[in-house]
Amino acid sequence: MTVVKFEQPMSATEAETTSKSEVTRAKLIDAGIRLFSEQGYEATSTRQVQEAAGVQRNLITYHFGSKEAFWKACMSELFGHMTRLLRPAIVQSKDIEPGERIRFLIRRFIRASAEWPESTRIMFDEGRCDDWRLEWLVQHYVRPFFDTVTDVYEAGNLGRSGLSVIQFYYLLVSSASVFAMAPEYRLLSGKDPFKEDAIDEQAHVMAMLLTGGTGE
Amino acid sequence: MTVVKFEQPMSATEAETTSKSEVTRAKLIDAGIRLFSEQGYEATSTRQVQEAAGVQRNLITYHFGSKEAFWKACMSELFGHMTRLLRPAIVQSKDIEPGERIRFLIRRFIRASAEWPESTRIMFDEGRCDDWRLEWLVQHYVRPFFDTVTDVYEAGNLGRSGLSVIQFYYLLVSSASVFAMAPEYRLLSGKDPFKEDAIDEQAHVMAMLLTGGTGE
DNA sequence: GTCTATACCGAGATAGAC
DNA sequence: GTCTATCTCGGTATAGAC
Repeated sequence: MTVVKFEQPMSATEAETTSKSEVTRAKLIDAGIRLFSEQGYEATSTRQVQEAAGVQRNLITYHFGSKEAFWKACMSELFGHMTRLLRPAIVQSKDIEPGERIRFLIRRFIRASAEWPESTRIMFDEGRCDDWRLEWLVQHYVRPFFDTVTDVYEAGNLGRSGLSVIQFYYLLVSSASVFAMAPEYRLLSGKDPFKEDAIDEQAHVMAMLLTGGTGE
Repeated sequence: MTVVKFEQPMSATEAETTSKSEVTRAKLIDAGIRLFSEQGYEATSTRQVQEAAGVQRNLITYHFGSKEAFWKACMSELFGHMTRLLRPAIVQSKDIEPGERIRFLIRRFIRASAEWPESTRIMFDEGRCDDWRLEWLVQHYVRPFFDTVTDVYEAGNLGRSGLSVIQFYYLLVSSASVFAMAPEYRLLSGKDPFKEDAIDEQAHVMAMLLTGGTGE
């Protein structure tokens, strides 16, 4: 019965990959990333994810085995997006003058955090409680990222800025709170933190603040 | 049967108030503040709160009527603590030179956030999703606090710092992420963010950064 | 392979026993 | 007033129908 496959039109993004199963997995993961990051793990039910993804019930168990395994798949996908945005910037900027390079990378991180506010939401959510999810995130994503930040911090000779590396790291990450807490931000300011110029302003201000420089 | 009251020793803090009912309420609210802030609203069950408080089942319904009303009581208590720490500082510092006053108030806010990391955890948690809890928090606490920060920001003539008031506000609040995310912080750095000198360092660094000054 | 039915558990809230 | 039993609902996971 592989004939029905040709009867169902595919979007361009789905064309190359296997059709049926992977499309369902992708729909579930997209919905999972959004709901886990907005509501947290416990508050998000698998039924809710499946309804948001527009798929049948029990397909999470079917494709991923359990809610826990599904969450890990969502996190791998989410932080994979962040890594794909940031790793090339880190590698390709190695030749730039250290002070300017660190401002460049700060701006890149802010823009990546605006593109994936889910990553900051997850960290704000899971960083509070020492459980299996924090352990998993630290091992697979936070620790490697912190080590990278440490490398850049030391290469940029930022010790003289008055910020320790751990202070630098937490200020950088939590400066993305304007994106992570967008609903509150909109209520307070009446503005949209995801507008291009708001993102750019946040990126430049943080690059300036964290290096004691002038932004660009 | 008011005699039993005298057979049960009371702590100094309980002495003045009515004994039985108010003590139970206080125990429940203490546990509720901690669990709501660590796990979020949906992920925290009333049974869990009651067990953590060491009281009988169904006493939350009995004393507060519902989980929702109990949450609001917890939030009023939590942000009441913050207000009692900060309002006197704001009032009494009105005579200080504006630039120095704002650094003083930043340090006070950081120290208050270290004393009540639950407040930052709640904001990180509830700021992500536009529901009845965010609406309630903004109306009762966030909006008044943001207005106060705006007043201080304008009185201190901080517009020249390159930070808009909304950027200033979110950097200030989320600089308490080192306390809110203490479990992750400990895993990453091996240090305790609640040590007195760590709190002081964070307070001075933020006072310096947010005003472009030298910290003190 | 896909979908339905259901088991089993724990949630919040209520009613009734003492 | 205090505690227990229970109701109803919704959660994850499993087994079985097609």
